[in-house]
Amino acid sequence: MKIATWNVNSVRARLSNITDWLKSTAPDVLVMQEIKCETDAFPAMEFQALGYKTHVLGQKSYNGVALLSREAICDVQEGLPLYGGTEDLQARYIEATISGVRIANLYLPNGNPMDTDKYAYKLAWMKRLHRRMGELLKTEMPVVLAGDYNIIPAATDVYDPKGWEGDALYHPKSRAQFQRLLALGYTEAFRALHPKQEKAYTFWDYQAGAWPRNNGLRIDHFLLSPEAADRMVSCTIDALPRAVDKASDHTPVILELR
DNA sequence: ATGGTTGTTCCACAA
Repeated sequence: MKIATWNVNSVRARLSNITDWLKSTAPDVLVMQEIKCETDAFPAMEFQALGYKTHVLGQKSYNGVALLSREAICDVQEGLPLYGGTEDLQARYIEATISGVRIANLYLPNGNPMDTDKYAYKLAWMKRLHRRMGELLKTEMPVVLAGDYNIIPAATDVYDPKGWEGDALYHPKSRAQFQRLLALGYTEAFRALHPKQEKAYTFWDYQAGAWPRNNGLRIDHFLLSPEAADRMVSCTIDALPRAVDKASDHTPVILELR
């Protein structure tokens, strides 16, 4: 089973990039973030024509997540549980069962600038995610949480660690929260399979020639429960879509399970 | 130190 995650930075602006990639790569599942449209405006028919079922949690202008799958998408849950908190209007999380695997598609808040309520929202969101991930461990299912975590896990995952210390993606507090997710018993697939690989990035800013200079970040991840980690075959970054005209600033990451 | 880019939208805002 081939599962891919891709922050597409607008599904409508990126439609031909995405359909071209689906044709050449043929994943069983694709989870997309930052679709930047309401559910009704999602181009579902174009994906159905390629053999994919869809489930979308959209939002006007910002955020939005979508699931594409060749097999049926079952038991969908839209949004992270609130756990008694106030309503969350941002479309950043969707969870469903596909071929017996519980798959979460998440777009974790960016959190910049750090001295604003945006960072508080990021930390609160990660707390809710932590709680949900604990619940998921108690199910009998293999669990795969895929998406744009907006977290640089370690110095090897950023082109200029010193320069990013004060950023919400790399601040020690952000990294500590990410480690807390792993400490529940989850495996970060790419690093587990490629412990020594350097300069392996999933995002390159549009500005300052970040792509041609390979000034990237590794912020798109797969977190696997023990049952899913047992089935892990490979986890690879496909950088080719970042090189094309009108590319998203993120590129897809692909996980294969046996 | 600054400016560099992209997408959505209505003019800045988010990234």
